[in-house]
Amino acid sequence: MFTIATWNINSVRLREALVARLLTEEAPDVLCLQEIKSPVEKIPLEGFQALGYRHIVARGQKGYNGVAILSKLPLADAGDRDYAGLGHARHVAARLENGVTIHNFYVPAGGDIPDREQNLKFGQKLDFLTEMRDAFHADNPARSIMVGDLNIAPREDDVWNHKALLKIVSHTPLEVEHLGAAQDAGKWVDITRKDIPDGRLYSWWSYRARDWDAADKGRRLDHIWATPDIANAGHGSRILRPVRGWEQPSDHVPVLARFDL
DNA sequence: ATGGTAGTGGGACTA
Repeated sequence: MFTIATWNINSVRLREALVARLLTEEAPDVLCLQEIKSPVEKIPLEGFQALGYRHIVARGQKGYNGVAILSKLPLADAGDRDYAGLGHARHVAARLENGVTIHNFYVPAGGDIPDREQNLKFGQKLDFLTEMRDAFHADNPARSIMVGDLNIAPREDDVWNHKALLKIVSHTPLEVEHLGAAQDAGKWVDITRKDIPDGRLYSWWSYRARDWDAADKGRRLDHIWATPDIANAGHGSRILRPVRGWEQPSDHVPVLARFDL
């Protein structure tokens, strides 16, 4: 049995103490971080190692993006891909000793205008998702878990107001369709929704809201998927809403699952 | 319809 968490940390150096608090309070075996905004050599590893997280596989860059997998269990680096040729650190994979492969993704946010003719970033987001689809189709993943900030809330109950967000990047039908194609290509099962099928679920609340908790205008942008051969081992999914209320928080909160393997 | 906040790095860009 092992537990896995995913969290867009929005600067791992600024929020080193928050990461340490999560590792102390929840002690997931594996923590996948996105938006570390740091080169690999500047990730503050010493404190994490002192808490038992001695294994790391990461890809970083200065100032933007960046993904890291911290683990109490031994990890082998399983490579990365430059989806859509952006040259960004948005994907890394690692393998556990039990043969489970973990993919950690940070899908581009896609800018504000949901039209690739008017907004280059939106086109890049769609291209990134299309290349994810093609890679999953070619690789036919098995015994795999994929987590990350996918920057799309696919279901009506993954957003605070479905109708109001249909033209808002992160919930447009075109993005949902692209994400669904990537999910289908790898036969991925949404573990969070397998465990918690009903009701609204959010993992992100904008910094721009005056009172995020009272307004509760959230979206479920952070996901944990697994291939069908191990999906029924996934249990106990949680989204740690209170973390959004920690001091100087990320705008995302951790999403967790347990795998009885 | 608009603008609201946050991080990096000390601009303007990204989210």
